[in-house]
Amino acid sequence: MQRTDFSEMACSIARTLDVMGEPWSPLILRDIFVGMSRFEQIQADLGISRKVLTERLNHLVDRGVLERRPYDNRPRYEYVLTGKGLELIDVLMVMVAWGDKWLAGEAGPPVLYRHHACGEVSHVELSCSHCGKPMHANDIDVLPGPGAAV
Amino acid sequence: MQRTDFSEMACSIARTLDVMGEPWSPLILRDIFVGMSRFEQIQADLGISRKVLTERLNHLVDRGVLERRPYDNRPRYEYVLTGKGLELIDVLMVMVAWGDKWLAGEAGPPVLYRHHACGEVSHVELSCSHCGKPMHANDIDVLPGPGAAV
DNA sequence: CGTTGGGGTTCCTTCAGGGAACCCCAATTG
DNA sequence: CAATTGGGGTTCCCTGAAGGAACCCCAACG
Repeated sequence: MQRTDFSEMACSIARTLDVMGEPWSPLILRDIFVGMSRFEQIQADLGISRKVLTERLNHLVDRGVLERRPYDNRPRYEYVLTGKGLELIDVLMVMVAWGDKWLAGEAGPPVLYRHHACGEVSHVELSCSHCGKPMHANDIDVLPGPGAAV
Repeated sequence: MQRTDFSEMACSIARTLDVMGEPWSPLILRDIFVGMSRFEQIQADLGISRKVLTERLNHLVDRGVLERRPYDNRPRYEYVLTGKGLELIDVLMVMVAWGDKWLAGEAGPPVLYRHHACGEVSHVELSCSHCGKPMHANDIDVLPGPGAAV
């Protein structure tokens, strides 16, 4: 957790960071998304400290993006994305698109996405939920909303 | 900076986190995007420690997402987004969409986006760069890419 | 020529991350 | 039926990053 609490800020970026902005959290979500749902798997894959992994998983469960679910008669658990958590993967997909473009270098992107709808390997693009046209930073005006701070 | 270095991982999420994953960095980028380009402004707006703000700004400049530019004959500087940095705002826009949906509560979203192309207040949606149809976590297969680790 | 204001730097304290060791419990093994 | 194994943590210590306040430099300005 950041030392400063972002959750009370009147900003959806800050609030989202409160959920998944701590170090490792996005990578934990990535691992779970690609099917590594168990503590030992994630710990081994990331090389994260067990202590921190425990904290992050609990935090993500608390925030409702993961569900802790027993998978055996023995006390064994796996972590699965909730609906809320699955939608959070959108953020990771955009990070992948940016990282692929700007940081992958000669070797090319480490992973590719194949889109079920068209069968092609492609990447994610931002569009307007209203008109469907591209929608990036320079295509918008930012206005105060109903939940703006006084 | 996270204690563990993410920049060498064969993962575009980890690499992107190396650029903007430290605490405060996304909020600094947000402030600069909405026009608060000077040290004192950002520091006052966020309530961030001056030391940390200095570190973050230098890091973002080093990574090529910000440019430090004099704006006066006096030694005064402002920070502006590069092209690379503007594209990184995509990540924030998706975080806003998620935070607005899942965390805004009764009060509603703190800010609204008006899309220039259609003039409507809306939010960002993920689509496939190839076919244009929606593209979310469940709509893709993840495949190893050319830059995958051995 | 003292003050102000932007843009930092220094210093100290506290707390989070890294890493290793340890623990509990259910099932399997000899 | 004791001993072992393995999943899923918890505890401990050490280091380093975040918070916060004080300080600094320099160019105008009054």
